[in-house]
Amino acid sequence: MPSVFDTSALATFVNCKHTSRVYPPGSILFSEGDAPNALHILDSGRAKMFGSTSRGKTFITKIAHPGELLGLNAVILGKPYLLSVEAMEPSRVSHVLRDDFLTFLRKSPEASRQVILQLSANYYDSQREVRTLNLSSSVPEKFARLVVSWVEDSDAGGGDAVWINMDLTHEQIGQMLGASRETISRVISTLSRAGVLAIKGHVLEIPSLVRLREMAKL
Amino acid sequence: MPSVFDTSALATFVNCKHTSRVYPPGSILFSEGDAPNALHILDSGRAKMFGSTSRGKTFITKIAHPGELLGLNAVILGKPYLLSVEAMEPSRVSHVLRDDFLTFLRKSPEASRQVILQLSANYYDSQREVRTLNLSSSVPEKFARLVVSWVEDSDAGGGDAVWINMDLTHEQIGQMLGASRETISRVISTLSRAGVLAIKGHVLEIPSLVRLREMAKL
DNA sequence: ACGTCACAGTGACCGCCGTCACATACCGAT
DNA sequence: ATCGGTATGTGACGGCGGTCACTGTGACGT
Repeated sequence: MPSVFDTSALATFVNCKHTSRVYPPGSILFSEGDAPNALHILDSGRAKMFGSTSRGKTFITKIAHPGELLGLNAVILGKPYLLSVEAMEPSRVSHVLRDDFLTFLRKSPEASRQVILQLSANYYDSQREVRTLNLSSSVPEKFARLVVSWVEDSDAGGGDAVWINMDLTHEQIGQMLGASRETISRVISTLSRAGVLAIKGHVLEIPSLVRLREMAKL
Repeated sequence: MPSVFDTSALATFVNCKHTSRVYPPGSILFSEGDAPNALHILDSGRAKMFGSTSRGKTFITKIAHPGELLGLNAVILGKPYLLSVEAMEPSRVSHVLRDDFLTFLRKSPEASRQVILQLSANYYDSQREVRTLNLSSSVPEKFARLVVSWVEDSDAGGGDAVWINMDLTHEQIGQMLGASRETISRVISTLSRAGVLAIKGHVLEIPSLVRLREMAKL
């Protein structure tokens, strides 16, 4: 599971100062380049974190889950956000003004501890991602690694066969792996034919985790 | 410049508890997968931070400069290092045992503040790197971005023409960009011929930063 | 039932770049 | 000067995957 901020430490603070809002799917919480005026706390729903070029190409770095602090490091550093965040589902988001957050941080050692943990975890994940991106040349390999990470993040039973929910489009997967939509289609076809995968509606069946893992060369 | 930890906050602590050692070039400070028993502080020299596959392929994520805390997030989380670190020059490195560091952190709010800043900066850089890797398909583009980052990190005068020192081999550059040595060679040749670059010994001359930047599509 | 729209599968083509192979060039040690 | 090792330039070739173009399919509204 992606690290989730333990909100208990922030509770009193949040109760005093936060504003809160529900965003419909597809709406943008903030965009890359924006000044980090407030910390965003994702209370419910999932959100897509992505960057894009001037020429429309976009890449998704991660999917944020409830409890995450969005743009934490940008807020701390006072530098512009590097990513845009878009709600994928109706999402409740709390806001804490940057200055309020910083003074709170200074006062609460417990909050500092939590922030350190959250940042470390974020950085750790990010390093893993860089590693994955760099070391796997082929798209099938990257795809396999992505699926493995899904399995690890899910509460799948310990068996060798696993089912997980896949509600991302091929396009989105492509944007996560730096590959085109068509290539993802083909990769899935091939793996399907090879028996490593089976698609049933929105459910992805993996008959053998072992085989998947050896595809991922992990 | 890569963020440098302000060692003043740690000074008293370091003075009591640290051990210190000089590593010759090529020696390994720690390897990916190792348990994070101690925090490493790079006092002098530069170090290569890299990961590698079982099959010998390696990638360099960054070059550490004096003052940096190595493996900070792994130490905090207590998870294995994700990267190996190798001295590129004779390097003096201080060590602080994990437990000592953690208790110190708990006691000193100032140190917490510094660690938060360092982690944020690391994460910020890492995000930028992911962005760069993902958004640029072609190697020339990635290369241009790398050089731009070198220029920004250097103290180059504000002019449009710039000289910087390049003491990495093509092989190493390739490992930073996820490209082969030969490709780097060819890219440099091409850019040279196109007049975007000129190599004189170990000095890289960039006649026009503007042209370089537009190559990088930034 | 039908049109619309987003998503998905598949073929054709071709350019980038990894790989193999070999020719230099450089540099320090003897 | 000579030699060995490491770094670099360049050609040939082939494969992966991006792009274009089209078709198939399911969901949803009318």
